Amino acid sequence: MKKAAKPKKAKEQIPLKDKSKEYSFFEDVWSVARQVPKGRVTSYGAIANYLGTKLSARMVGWAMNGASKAKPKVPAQRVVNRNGMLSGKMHFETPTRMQELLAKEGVRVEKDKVIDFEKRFWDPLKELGL
DNA sequence: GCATTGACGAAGG
DNA sequence: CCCTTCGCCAATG
Repeated sequence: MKKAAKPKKAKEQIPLKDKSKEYSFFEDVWSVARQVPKGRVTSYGAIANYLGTKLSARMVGWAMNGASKAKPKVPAQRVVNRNGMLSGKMHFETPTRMQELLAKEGVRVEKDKVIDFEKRFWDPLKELGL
């Protein structure tokens, strides 16, 4: 959309050549995502908040984009937006893959939205507590 | 090197 | 309740 000029400032330049060494931020996101209990879901903002970058929930989503190439599989299907909508389903192998995986774990999904999202919600900050 | 986009979120109308 | 705008940071063109 619009947005004015945005000077780029990379705080951490990491060579993407070696896939063995992924971005630490990515690893953190994946790590948290993998800790999400089966049958539960969390949000990008929750993970971002846990990592201390709650204002950058988008970066979490970006990190998930790299989850596809993560070695240990990342249950990205358990990560949805704050509305409980499967916004990232289109990034899976198939648009229906995400919902299928969730349904398989006992998470009811209807119209790309998680039913009883608040109940299914799993906050790393609260659960992992720190 | 600037402009645009994005698997988001909160606030405002 | 729905839609628009702004903010944030990184990646891509």
